[in-house]
Parts: sequence; C-alpha cells; structure tokens
Amino acid sequence: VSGEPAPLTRAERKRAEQAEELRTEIIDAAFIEFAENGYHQTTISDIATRLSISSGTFYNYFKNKRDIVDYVIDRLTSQLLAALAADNPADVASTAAEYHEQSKRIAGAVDAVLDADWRVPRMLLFEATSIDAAMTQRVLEIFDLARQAASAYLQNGVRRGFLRDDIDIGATADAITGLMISVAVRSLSSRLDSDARRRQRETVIELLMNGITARR
Amino acid sequence: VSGEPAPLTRAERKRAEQAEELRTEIIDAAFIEFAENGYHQTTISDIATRLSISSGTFYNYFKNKRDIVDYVIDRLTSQLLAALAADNPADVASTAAEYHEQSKRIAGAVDAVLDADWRVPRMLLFEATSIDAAMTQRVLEIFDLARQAASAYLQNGVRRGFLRDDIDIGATADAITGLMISVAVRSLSSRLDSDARRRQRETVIELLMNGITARR
Amino acid sequence: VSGEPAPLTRAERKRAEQAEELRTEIIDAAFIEFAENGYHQTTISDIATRLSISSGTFYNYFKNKRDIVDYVIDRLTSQLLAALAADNPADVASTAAEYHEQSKRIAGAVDAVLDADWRVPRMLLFEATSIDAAMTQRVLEIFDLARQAASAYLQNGVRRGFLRDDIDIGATADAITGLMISVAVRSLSSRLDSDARRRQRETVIELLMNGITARR
Amino acid sequence: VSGEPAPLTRAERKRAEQAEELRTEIIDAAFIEFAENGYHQTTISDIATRLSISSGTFYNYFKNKRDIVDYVIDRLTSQLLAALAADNPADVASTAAEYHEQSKRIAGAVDAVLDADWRVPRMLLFEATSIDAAMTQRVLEIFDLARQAASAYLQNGVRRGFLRDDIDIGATADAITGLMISVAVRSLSSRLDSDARRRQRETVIELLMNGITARR
DNA sequence: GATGAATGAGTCTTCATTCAT
DNA sequence: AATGAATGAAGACTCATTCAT
Repeated sequence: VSGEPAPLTRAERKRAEQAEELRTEIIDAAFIEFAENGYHQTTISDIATRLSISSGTFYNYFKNKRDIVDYVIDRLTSQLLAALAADNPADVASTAAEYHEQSKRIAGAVDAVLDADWRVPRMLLFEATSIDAAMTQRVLEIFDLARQAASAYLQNGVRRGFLRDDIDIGATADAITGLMISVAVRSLSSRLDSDARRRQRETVIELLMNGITARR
Repeated sequence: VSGEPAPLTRAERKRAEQAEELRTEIIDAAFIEFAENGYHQTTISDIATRLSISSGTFYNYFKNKRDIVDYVIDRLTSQLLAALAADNPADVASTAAEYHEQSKRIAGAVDAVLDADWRVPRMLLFEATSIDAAMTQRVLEIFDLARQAASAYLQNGVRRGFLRDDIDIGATADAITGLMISVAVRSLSSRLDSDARRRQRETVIELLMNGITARR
Repeated sequence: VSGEPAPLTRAERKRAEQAEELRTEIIDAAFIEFAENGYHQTTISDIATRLSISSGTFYNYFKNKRDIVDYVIDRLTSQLLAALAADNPADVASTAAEYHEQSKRIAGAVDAVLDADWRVPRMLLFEATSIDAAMTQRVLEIFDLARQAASAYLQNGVRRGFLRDDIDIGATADAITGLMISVAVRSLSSRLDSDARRRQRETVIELLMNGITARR
Repeated sequence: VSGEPAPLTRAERKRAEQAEELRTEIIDAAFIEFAENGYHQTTISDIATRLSISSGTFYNYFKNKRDIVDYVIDRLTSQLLAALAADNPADVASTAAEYHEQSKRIAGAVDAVLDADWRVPRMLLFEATSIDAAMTQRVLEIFDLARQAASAYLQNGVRRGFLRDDIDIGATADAITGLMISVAVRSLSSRLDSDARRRQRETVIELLMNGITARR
C-alpha cells in the first residue's frame, strides 16, 4: 500500500476543475434565484433551467436544496474570519484615534466580503432563519462570532484607557453587532452604492465613539 | 334595500363576539406554531388541530395562510404607532436629560408591545421576509416608520441645541433603528427576562447619547 | 371527563361507513393493479385512476403504498387464524380416518380464505418478498404459523398412535407447509377452478397419508 | 469481407478471457447486492461500486439491469438440466428401493447446484416474480421442467409396478415439485448447513414414499 | 474498453384550498 | 357557521441509461 494517493492524471485534473467550476456556477445561479424569488419559492428546476442543465445534475453536486446554503455559510464564515483576523489583532490600537481607524478598516473589510456577493448576506439575513432551526442556529453563530470579536476590541480599549471604563462590555458588543447587521440590512434593502455604504459606516462609527449629545 | 344596516339583535351581537374571539384564538394558535416550527413548516391543519377545529373553519376567518400574517402586521403596526405617538410628541424634550428620559420611555413602550406577544416580532423578523416580496416590503415599511420617528426626535434635539448639530440625521436614524432591531433580535434569540431587557435598553441608550470614548 | 367516547351521531356514522367503504375499494383496486402489473410497477396514480379518485385521496386512507400491503397482511393473518383454529382443535382426531377428514376440512377452509381474494396470496407469495426485509419477515411469519399448526396436529396423531412414531415432526411439518404453499402457487399460476382445487388438495393429502409406494 | 472469422491472436484470446472474467464478477456482485438488498433496491451503481468499476462499464457487459437476471436464469436452467438428466435416465429404477436411492441422488444433485450459489435461487424465488410478467413466466417454466421430470419418473415407477397405480400422476408431480421448492425456501430462509439439508431431503423423500400413516 | 457526468422521465408525497353536507 | 374529505398542482429526488472523452 502506498502512503500517497495516486497523483491525478492530466485528464482527471481537468475534469476536477470543470466540476469545481460547475459547482460554483450552481451556487451562483441558486443565489440569484434565492435573491430574486426567495428560498422557498425557488425550485431546483429554476436553478437548473437558469444554467441550462438538467435538474438531475444539480444532485450530482449537492445533496439537496438546503445543502447549497450550508455550503455557502461555510464559505462565508471563513471569509469573514479571514477579514476580521487578518491584520487586525485586538490589541493593536492604543489611542481612541487608532481605534477609530481600526474600526473603519475592519468595517470596510467586512463590507468588502459582504459586497462581493450581496446575495449571500441577503440570504442569510432574510431567508436562512426560515429554512429550519439548525440553519437559524448557524446564522446566530455567525452573529456570535461578531459579538466575540467586538468584545475583544472593547476590552482592549478599556484596558488601555481610551474607552470609558463604565461601559457594559457585553451589552455594548451586542449593540455593535446590531449596528453592523442593521447597516448590512439597510444596504441590502436599498442597494446602496459603495460610497454611500462607506459614509454610512463612518457615521455609525463616529456615533458609536462620541454619541449624539452636544458638547458645550 | 335599506340605506341603514339593521341594528344587531342581542343574539347577533353575541355571535359576533364569539366569532371575534375565535379569530383571536386562531391568530394565537398560528403564531405559536409559526414560532415553534416556522411559517413554511406550519400547515393549516397544525393550527386547526391545536384548537380542535377543522381546517375548513380556518378559511371562514382568514382568506388564506398568508392573510393571517397580514392581519397581524396590521395589528402590530397600529399598536406600535399608538405606543410611539401616544404621549410622546417629538418636540416635548428640551434638554438632553429630558431626551434621555423620553427615549427610555419610548423604548419601554415599544418593548411592552413586542413582549406582549414575542411571537409576533419573531415572525416578522425571522419569517416574514421569506414569505414573499410584498410581505418583505411590509416589514421594511415598519422599519421605515421607526426611522421616521427617530428622525423627528433627532431633528427636535438638534434644533433645540441639546444634540450635536454635526450628526447626519438620516444615517443616525438608521443606526437607531438598527439598534432597536438588534435589541429585539437579541431578546428573541435568548428570551431575556424583563429586567435584563430593561438593562440592555438603557445601556444602548446611554451608548447612543454619549458614545464609548473615554472623556478626560 | 366521561369514561365513554361521545356516541356517534347519525351523520358521523354514515360518514364513517362511507370512509370504510372507500378504504375497502382502495384495497381492492390496489390488489387488482398489483396482480396485473406487480407491486413495483403499480403507481399510486394507477390505483387512484382505477377508482376515479385523486392520488391525494389515497393518502387520506393509507400512509403510503407499503401500508396497504401491511393492512392486508393483518387481515389475511387473522382470517387464516380463524379458519385454522375455529372448529379444529388439534386433539379432536383419534383415528387416521378422522385425521384424514380433518385435514381435508382444514385445507378446504384455508382454500376458501385464499380463494375469496386470490390476489392477496398472489401478492404475498410473488411480491411481498421483494418489497423489503420487514415485509419478507411478515410473510415468513405466516408460514411459521402454518408450520406450528401442522406440528400440533402431527404430535396429536403420533401420541394417539395413528401416525408413524418414527417421523421427524419438524421436518414433516415443514414439508406439509411446503405442500400447502405449492398447492397455492399452482392454483395461482393456472387459476384452477374450485373443483380442480379440491381434487388437488385431496390428492396431496392422500399422498401425505400413504405415500406413493405400492403395497403388495 | 472474409467468409471465415480471422483466428484469434494470443492477445485477443487473453482479452476475451479477461472480459469473460469481469462478466462473471459483475454477475456475482449483482447477486450479492440483490440478495442483501433486493433487486429493486439495488442500483447499477451499487453493483459497480462493489467492483470498483464505473457504472458505464456495466453496460458494456449487459444490456440492462434486467438482462443480468435473464443471463443467470439461462445459466441455472442448463445447470439444473445437466444435474437432472446427466446420469439419471427416468427408466433406470426397477424397484422401490432403487427409486428411493435415485430420488436421493437427484435431490442431492439439485441441492448441489442450488447451494453452489444460494443467491441465485433466492433471487428466483423471492425477487424474479416481482420484476415483470415475462420474468415470472421464466421462473414458472423452470418449475414446469421439474414437474415434467417428476412425471417421467413417476410414470416409470407405475409402469414397473413399484409405485401405486392409483395415484394421480399430474397432481403428484405437482406435489413433488412443491416439496422441492419448499425445501429450497426453507434452506434459504434459515440458511441450513449441508448436513441439515441432507437430512431434510431424506425425510421428505421418505415421507413421499411411505406417507405418515402408521402401519399396524 | 473504461469512465462517470449528464440526462430527464418517472414517482411519491404534501398541503393549501374548496365545497357538499 | 362548522366540518373534513377530496382535490390536484407542485416539487423534491432517484436512477437507469447514454455518450463524449
């Protein structure tokens, strides 16, 4: 027995690539349909027809309709984790100004991920919770991820002294997550352009930093 | 044909009351099922069985399955409008402190409406968007209502000088709406008790007023 | 709470009767189709079409296609038990002649049950084993029933001394069961008339009693 | 075009042998699956997977799924004919004792054929009748073969005077066939070992020869 | 000859809705 | 007004078979 799997021949490699390509096309087609008509209103045959493939072919690539959503959540989760973690360690900011900058950077990175295919967050926010309890759970877990990240950043700020030491970190992290989601929902509802989205992000961050009360 | 409807007899009145009662019971049963299993997973027969009525009777009270959601959105919208408008004219606050108090009052009133039957906001947030585009629109209109209300309050504060005059009112109203929704989602996800919800509301309002930045 | 279920009204009784009637018609239609085209080749829609009902109606009466077979096996098993046990206690025969008579009586009773709807044994013998393992098990259990009955009768005969005391009761009971089944298969394959079936039964019983060897 | 097929080269002969070998492996794999899961529950892909070949290859060796059963019935029929006819001409026995010996010999030969691959008779008895009418017919023809053979042996015995001259040869041949089948079913249901099978055969033959009635 | 992806016809099954009683 | 059986359109999913590589 060999410890290595047999290396792929050229033909096998090509076939595998084409398979991966079709898989991606199916995901895209599915999400276009989901976005246009909703998950429950979309049939496998709608997806297949859009690609001019047969409905049976769908099942060569995904176990069932639900499976495609699972697959995409996996992908999105890792993309978000990458965007968050990448070059943004929680403890890098040492002043409010640096924190402000970092927040804008992270918000921009998250926005970039979500904007790359806006149908994915749309699906997650508007439809996933209606698929079944397990899927709802998966979405809530993504929110939890955001909450934990926000907590870590807040803790750093409080420790360093540039954030108020009387804030309730948990509740504030919740609020920040909520703000992020609401910005996302807003973008999705009205399909803002990238500039409008940037302005909205910055307004929200500024609001978060300084509140709305007038200073004398 | 008579120009006037005949006045109701006692028996007719009683019958009408019973009908209204059953209509309410159907709504309640439906929302319990929707909350437990989701809109799409709930059948008319599930709802009927819960009430020991026949599925046919459902259709004497509602045009179809979707209709019951419409009906509830109508009810919720007017309840929210009542809670918001009632004793909270936008121009009543003249200091930041009064504004703070007013905000807590309004948030409490909204919470009371939502908490009276938490299944209703759950439905709206988690399922309505998956029913169809029109239903999604209706939910977004409720959000719009909140946005408009928030705008009015913010405008008053800026005009009176107790809120910063450099805030972007539209974006800030969006943010406030987002915060409200996220507080609601959080409550629904983890079923917080009334005290925990109050604390969360107040944290968020305080955050909104003063931001998270430490003051020297 | 009352110990009694509410008595049925006249209307309810009528409805229940009609339901039972349709249920029977569905069974009959199903078995006609099974007999003509085989279980696997028969679709629910074939059955429904034959009765001019919709395919959905089938599912108001049976859980699925397999369920109808289960239902019929239940019915057949109790009919066979009734036919066997009824007036044929194992110990009633005290001479070979009485035993011979009893055998013919029992064989006749079993034949009457099977002939009442020959499609049922056809189904069981020719198709049930192909449905699934559980169904095969159910059929084998019926054979076991026959084996046990045959054993009891043989034991009585050996004890009373009118049957050979050197026979292997288990193997002989197996053989008798096999003979019964083969007579049934033969009938089903060529649709013998009632007279031919009686002759066949008697030949087999005579053979069983005396063997084929010539006596000097 | 040449009038003669070109003689096979060594390489061609080898290839043909390998092809024949794979064909046999496919049959074996198919019957293992059929025995485990039933004909209808077995997919071509199940068979292919078991052999680590592709499903397409199956179709290079068999016209379709049903074809493999036909093929096996052909093979079994000729094996049974060989076993029966080989060294057992119908007129060889001239005494009851010789007849008894011959019966045991034939039964043993048949058993050897069936036992060589018990999945084949299992398939025929339990599944073939559910494939389609033509397949059922083929199985019944095999039974007919048995019936004809039994008739011939009985006739010889009656003519020679060592079998009773009052037996109904047709019905008795039927009964003998039924006994053979029932012995087979019994073996298949409980997977008896070769010794138990031999004992069962001999019991049945003895029963057939002498009946169960006690002789004074 | 081998491969396995693509095909699409074929079925079961569900369920919102209707309507005769 | 209540009932609940009947309806049948709709859709997910399977799998024998084909065929380009």
